[in-house]
Amino acid sequence: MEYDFLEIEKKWQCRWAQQQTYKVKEDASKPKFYVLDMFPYPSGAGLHVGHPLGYIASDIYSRYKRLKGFSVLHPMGYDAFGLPAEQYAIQTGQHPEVTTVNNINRYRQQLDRIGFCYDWSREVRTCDPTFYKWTQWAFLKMFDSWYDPAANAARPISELVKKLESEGYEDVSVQQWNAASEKEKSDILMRWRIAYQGETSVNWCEGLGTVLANDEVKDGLSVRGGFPVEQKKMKQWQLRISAYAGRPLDGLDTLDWSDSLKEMQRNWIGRSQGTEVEFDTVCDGRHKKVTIFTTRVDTIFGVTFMVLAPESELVDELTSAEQKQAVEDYVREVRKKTERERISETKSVTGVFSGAWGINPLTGEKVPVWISEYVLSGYGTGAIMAVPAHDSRDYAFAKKFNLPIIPIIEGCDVSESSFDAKEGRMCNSGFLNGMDVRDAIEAAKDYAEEHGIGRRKTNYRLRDAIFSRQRYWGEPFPIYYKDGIPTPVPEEDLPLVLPEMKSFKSAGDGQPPLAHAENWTYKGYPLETSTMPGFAGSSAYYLRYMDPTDADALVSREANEYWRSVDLYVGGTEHATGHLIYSRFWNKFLYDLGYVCEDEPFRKLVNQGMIQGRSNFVYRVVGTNTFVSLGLKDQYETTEIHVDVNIVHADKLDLEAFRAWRPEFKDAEFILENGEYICGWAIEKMSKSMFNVVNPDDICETYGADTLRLYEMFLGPIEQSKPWDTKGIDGVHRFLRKFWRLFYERGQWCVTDEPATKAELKSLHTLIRKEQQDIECFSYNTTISAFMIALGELGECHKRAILEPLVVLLCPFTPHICEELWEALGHEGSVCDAAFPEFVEAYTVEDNVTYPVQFNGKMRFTVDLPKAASPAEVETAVRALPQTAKYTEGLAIVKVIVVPGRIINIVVR
RNA sequence: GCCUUGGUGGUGGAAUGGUAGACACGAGGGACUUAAAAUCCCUUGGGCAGAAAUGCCUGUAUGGGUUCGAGUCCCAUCCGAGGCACCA
Repeated sequence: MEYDFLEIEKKWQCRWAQQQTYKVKEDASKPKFYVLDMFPYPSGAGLHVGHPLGYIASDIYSRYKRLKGFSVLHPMGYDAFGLPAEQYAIQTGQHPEVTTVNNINRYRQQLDRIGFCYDWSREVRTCDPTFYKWTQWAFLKMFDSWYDPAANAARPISELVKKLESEGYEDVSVQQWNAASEKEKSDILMRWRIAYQGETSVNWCEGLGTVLANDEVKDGLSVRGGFPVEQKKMKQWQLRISAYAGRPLDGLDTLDWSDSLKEMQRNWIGRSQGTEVEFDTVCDGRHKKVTIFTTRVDTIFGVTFMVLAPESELVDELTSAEQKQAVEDYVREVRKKTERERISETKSVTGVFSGAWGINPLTGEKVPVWISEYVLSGYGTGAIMAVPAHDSRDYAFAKKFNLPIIPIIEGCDVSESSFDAKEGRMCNSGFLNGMDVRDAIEAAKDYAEEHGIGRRKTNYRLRDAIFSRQRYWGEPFPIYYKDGIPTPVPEEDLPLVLPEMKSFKSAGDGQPPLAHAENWTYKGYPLETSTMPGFAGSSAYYLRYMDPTDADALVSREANEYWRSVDLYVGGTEHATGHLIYSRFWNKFLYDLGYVCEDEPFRKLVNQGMIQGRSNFVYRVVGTNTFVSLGLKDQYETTEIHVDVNIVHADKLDLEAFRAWRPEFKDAEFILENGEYICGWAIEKMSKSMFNVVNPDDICETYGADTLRLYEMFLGPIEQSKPWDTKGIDGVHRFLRKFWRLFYERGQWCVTDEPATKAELKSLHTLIRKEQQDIECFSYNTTISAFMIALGELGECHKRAILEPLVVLLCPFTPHICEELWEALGHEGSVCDAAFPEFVEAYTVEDNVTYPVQFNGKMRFTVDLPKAASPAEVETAVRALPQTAKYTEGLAIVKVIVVPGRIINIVVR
């Protein structure tokens, strides 16, 4: 039999599906392991070879864990709500559901062809009502909860109501509460609900006709579509994730994630511990207390002015009659600017004097109050004290408007720039004089608190997540408006199914498509017309896989207590500040209310790198239809043209295929070098427009899925981004053929029952150890190298005793060929159910051994000699050393490394 | 500007502080073939010496340092990638 990968792969993929080889159940007799891929958004373009990289890695890990005796949950599904399907629907009139289902089917075909061990009986789709029922359910729970800072956890809103009725809460007294109307009570509770509706400054994207979350905007443009985004005040549904900021931040320490990813989340959450300080202000004779936030109270003696955000409510009160006109003009100008314009003008400094004066609570000095867009209304209190000597932004402002700059650290030079470092000795600072800056920071905080000037305060950069989208293709909110009061649709009436519609366009009036749906009402009351954002459906999908068909709960207690949380999550870094934050928040919320048993959803996270494309170029001589090979192109004036990488092999152009590629190249002429046309190349993003997209289906067709899997892993470390280059694939393909030939010599079965030699066992067990170590740290490329080395060492070994374990070792990587050989070896079941071969150290002991010889604590020499060497020979060797080494004095520990016959190194410690 | 990474042959990449370049691709040479494919063998960082076996020098972005010994650890510089960017 020859290695007919097409036949073999088809056969086993069918058999796996028939026999449900990868179906998994909660099995109390086995330890569990949950391996998860970030589920894909099924786009119309299908998969290219870059997409499955992470899936292959997790598949190998899942299969490995299964061999190791774990019950492995490894599911897959689709993140199916989203903008592209809807945009496409607007253009073509096709219902997004139709295109989504088509795309999903295409994805499924492509995935199946690669031979993944997903338990497809657990598939989820976020756009399926049986799934989004639970997204809506979670929203209702959030609507019905508040964040209790005393418990540092979410609690049912009924507890807050009780508090309000009996003792009041914060600025709401019992009397106020009891006197409030239904509508007023609803408004009061909105201030604390986890899912709440509130007026806020949002990222409005006119091009998409919807608002966007912060992570959906980059450089002032929408991530999807690249339309400009501006700031707008709007009433929107939001999730109070800012209430949780501290917990996800502290929780990071317990997670096995990469440092860079944790750092990204830390920056995104952005904790800063500082002080709120009250400044008295005077404006046209009126006094007003203004609270500012600073992390550097120690610099308070250097305050020379104050700044308010233009959007701050204080602006009106602190504007003098004289400055009124100037201030109004300025605020109007700022408001007109889009986010993008603000960013592009980072270097320009703008502002206006308000006419008010602040009084430094420590010095009693009067400082002017300014208004500038460099202070943000959404952070801190929207007001700051400015210390130009020690803050670069204040410095730029002071220079521009000629405000005084007072240094308060000895010897620092502020003639060119501010001195932001937290080092040096304080001066010009009253009681702080002479202190080290680091000590002064704490001392100043204590002083402010003791003297009632201010209090310690922790602020977070993290904002609440805007949760409504003015779109059609998303989860409807289970909320209706009863006399204008947002009211939840009862749980038993979920799911609230998206209504059928003919047009998905937003009418342009800021009204979402659902506003134009017929009968979009509940019990005669109007329903909420916006829908939930993309991250809603992806925030808890990993929980649903545990128990995907449960009609009574998102996940049953039993299933949740067995699978608990994701042990290994594989996906791209692009979700660092979106999905991975929302999911952690969502999970913590469900944890607080006792619906799940783990506080963190993803224990270990591996970020796979991007697979870049490798583009090829041909060089057309200007004004002709003649193409010149790379090596000769400098002799002509040429234009570089992208050429389809699929008609280029090892950078050599297939001339006939090129002529057939496009009509305009039908009569192309070539100037060759050594009879060949060599193409140029570059590493670029894999995309259709660069003609560098490689389809996994094509690779499976020519080389087989096993080769594809092996090659993707052989390219390099998972975490690294690397270019795809098909030309290297022959190496791993050859390896598989060679492996096959150990079983079938010239097509004849040739496995024997001879006992293995010592050398063969050594090769095998070295490989077992290597694979165990490497898979645990995702170093698959080195494991594959180890396989190649082992095969080289084994030579023409046809012994069952060696080959059988080899099949098991290799099967996580290349399951099809291994199943086939496993069956040929006479086994009934799937190789997936084999046991991972036991590693026996005794087989691998080196012939050379290291003898540490300690003379006396000071220096150590180790002698590495043939294992056969007698103690006397070792001693002779060591005794010979101190005379030759530099360190002959005193007593020593010596390490000598001897490669058979030759001393190569002496170590003295 | 800040944070996080990384810089090793023609290419992808290996190296618990201990023979740098494993493994693979590509390239060159050879064997088997009428021929091709397939397969197998040899060479392959650079330089020098030698008829040859082989030997020597040099080499991991740059410059310093620690160490008997540095691709690996420390300091500075340069370059690339990713993230954040008026967050007080």
